[in-house]
Amino acid sequence: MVIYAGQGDAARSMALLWRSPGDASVRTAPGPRPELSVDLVVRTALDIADTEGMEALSMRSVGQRLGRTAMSLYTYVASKNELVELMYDHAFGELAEAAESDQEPDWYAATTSWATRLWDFHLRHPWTLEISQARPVLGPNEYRLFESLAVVLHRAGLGPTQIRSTYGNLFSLVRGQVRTAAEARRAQAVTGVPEDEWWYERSAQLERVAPDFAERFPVLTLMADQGAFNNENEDEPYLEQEAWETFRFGLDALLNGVRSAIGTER
Amino acid sequence: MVIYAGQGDAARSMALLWRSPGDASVRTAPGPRPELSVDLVVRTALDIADTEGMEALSMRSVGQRLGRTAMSLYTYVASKNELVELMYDHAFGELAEAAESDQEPDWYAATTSWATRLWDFHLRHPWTLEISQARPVLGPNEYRLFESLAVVLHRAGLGPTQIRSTYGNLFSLVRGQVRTAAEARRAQAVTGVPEDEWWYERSAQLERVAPDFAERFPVLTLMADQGAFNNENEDEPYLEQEAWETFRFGLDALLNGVRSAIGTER
DNA sequence: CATGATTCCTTATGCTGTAAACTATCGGCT
DNA sequence: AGCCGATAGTTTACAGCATAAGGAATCATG
Repeated sequence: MVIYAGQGDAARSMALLWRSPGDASVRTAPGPRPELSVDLVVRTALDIADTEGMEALSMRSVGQRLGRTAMSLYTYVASKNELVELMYDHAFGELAEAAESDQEPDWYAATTSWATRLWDFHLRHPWTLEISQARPVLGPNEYRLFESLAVVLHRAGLGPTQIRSTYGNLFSLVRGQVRTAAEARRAQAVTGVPEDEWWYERSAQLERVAPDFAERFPVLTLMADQGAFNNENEDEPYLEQEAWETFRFGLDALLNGVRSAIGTER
Repeated sequence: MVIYAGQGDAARSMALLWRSPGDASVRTAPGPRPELSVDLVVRTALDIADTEGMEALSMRSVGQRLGRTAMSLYTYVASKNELVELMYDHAFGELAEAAESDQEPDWYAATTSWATRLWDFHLRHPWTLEISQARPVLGPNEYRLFESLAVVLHRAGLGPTQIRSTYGNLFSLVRGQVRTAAEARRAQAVTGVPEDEWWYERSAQLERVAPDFAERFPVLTLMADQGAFNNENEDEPYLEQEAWETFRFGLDALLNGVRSAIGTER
């Protein structure tokens, strides 16, 4: 299921996303009083997605954890889509909190740790990688996260469009590589086959099936001979380490480029 | 469904991926001769994914187009997963072709057009964005694409690890933003609501639900006032244009960073 | 000409989100 | 006090998914 924000009743889900914490305090409606709450449903769903993965998240599985049927959840949440939007914003809360309390004065260092927190966040909640960034979930916590970076970049002297672009590209760099890291981690957990074993088996098959590899791909072969695809730290899982290094390289390159763009807009 | 490459019989799918085009020419097996072929099944599936989207791709839908039942496809392909791997590599063929015939001498320009082709490719085949990069599909065409960039960056003087990292980050930048562009395009096609209308409605709702927005998010408000989120070219769909600009900004920043890293490895 | 491999079909299983109709509960009104 | 109607939660049902299992038709080879 691809999640587009706001497929259903937009006004309804926006109100839910932005509702103040003290809402639903006084209740004078007729009918049996609800035994669950939106928050409880969201937190339960979030826990399932975190621990068992997004494909284990179904209305039935959430209901089961709460001792309810799948259909009973629809009194709290209009659709699975809306539930996922609420989960997404809820999860972002912890990240926004941390970003706002960062006091690092240097913009480069501040941005680096901002991006690193985003990396860690996605490793903790890999299901967030499946949520579309087009027509995004317009919840308060992503705005808080955006604002916290915008403050830093604005002080550094970047123009509005540059801030927007930097934000977008930081998201791209993080999400692109962390997806590799997260899926590597998960694939290992699910299949039980460690990374290096998988790669070893694959390269053996590759040799068998493409004996002319070295002639067809001379530069890649050269790179391999020079150790570009070797695991230097034996203790860490290979792909995860490689993804992290790749990300760090890209982050530094991007931020250097951003530095030289300071003052060129407006 | 999340696609991990090589869940099934790895040897089998590798052989299928790397088979030479002239395979299956002579046939002397008993039993009714097959009326379809792996290639035909793959091309049909690819056409469905391109025109109707990945969620319209099912074994039933492919079978229907070919006048067969879903189950009959399993004589050509071991699983839906394997089918998708074959589709992915097949689609990459056109891209590898173009990349190999590019003669641009300047590495910066060559890399820019390499990345631009990757952008256009993903817009033409947005379903490729749903395929995991961890434990990747080890087909010949992605290697061709990698090699074509590696040749350029190797000549430019980058070290092996730098080449690998640059490749990975270019993929991140392209895939991150083009996903926004592709989903914006698709969401508009599916829902019929144009981008600007959607955003307009959303900001109205945002004002209603968060009247204190300007105080909570002063820098974002400032950016909006300075036109950071406005559509400058009225003819182009907004989000698509914004995604493209963001990508170009990130690409230039990254390549500038890469340039200054030349010669620092090995 | 029979054998056995191979293609393709039908049927069935266990998932998914959610529409529809129903029962049980309880606040506010007469 | 007692009823009305809104609300929470249930059961049942539907259309769709990948694919396991088993059977029928086809055809090169012994």
